Amino acid sequence: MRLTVSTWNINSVRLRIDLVRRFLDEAKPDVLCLQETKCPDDRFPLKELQGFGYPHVVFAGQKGYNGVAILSRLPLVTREVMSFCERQDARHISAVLGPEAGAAAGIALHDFYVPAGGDVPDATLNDKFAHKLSFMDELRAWGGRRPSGPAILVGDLNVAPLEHDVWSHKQLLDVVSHTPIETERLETLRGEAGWVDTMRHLRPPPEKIFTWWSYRSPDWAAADKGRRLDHIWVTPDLADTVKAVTVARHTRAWEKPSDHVPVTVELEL
DNA sequence: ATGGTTGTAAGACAA
Repeated sequence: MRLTVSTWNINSVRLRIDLVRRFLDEAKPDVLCLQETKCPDDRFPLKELQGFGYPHVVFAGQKGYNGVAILSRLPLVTREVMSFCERQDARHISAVLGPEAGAAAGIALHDFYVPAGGDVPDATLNDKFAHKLSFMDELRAWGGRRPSGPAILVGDLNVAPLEHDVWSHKQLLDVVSHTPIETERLETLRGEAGWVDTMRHLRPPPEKIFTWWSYRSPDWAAADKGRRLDHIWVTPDLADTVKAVTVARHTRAWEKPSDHVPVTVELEL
């Protein structure tokens, strides 16, 4: 069977619910993981999203900031929310594809929203950067003790790890999201736990791949000053099942877009 | 070096 999983930092699920519908209608993924829903749980548009053909939904939100959700055509079991850095931030949610999901049954889905880290890349001067590094340290520790079994980790990791993940490696070396301390930390925690970076597995450097373009760039498409902040990783047992990875760049040109675009992986199980 | 835009939610704050 074919399993498709998408990830998208939606930057407010209520404001952009029509864009969610539009993307689901055209891409038809089996699973869509959202970040930055910016929505407390009692205001989450559950019924509306289920009406788009995704009856199985888990979500964890808070007022104003953060927030994650997983929408699925296939049954989900074992909803879990992990907390990081002793905060109540809604930055992770996970679920497992249920027994009815055929060859995909038992695959764990982990949806992450790593802290952006503020503007100053110095943990002694900037609490938000310190928080980001601590979050990655806890992610590393979790990766080392995670139960074995097939899993897909997606989300806005807010780090562009490789040189060709940004429009200018040299000009971004001191910019939060591409500093060596972040890129090395992300690559280390990924490698230690054995996660396979599916986008680079199929599309290795030197191809440039971006998933985010700042709102502050007046002509984002022409300038193309993007970064690859959104990721889909799989456990090694799934690496050979990865058949395609798609970046829905065109959605950045939609009216009132998110600053991130969806990324989709296709697995042949 | 600075400022550029957006969302939440009602003035900052986060990104």
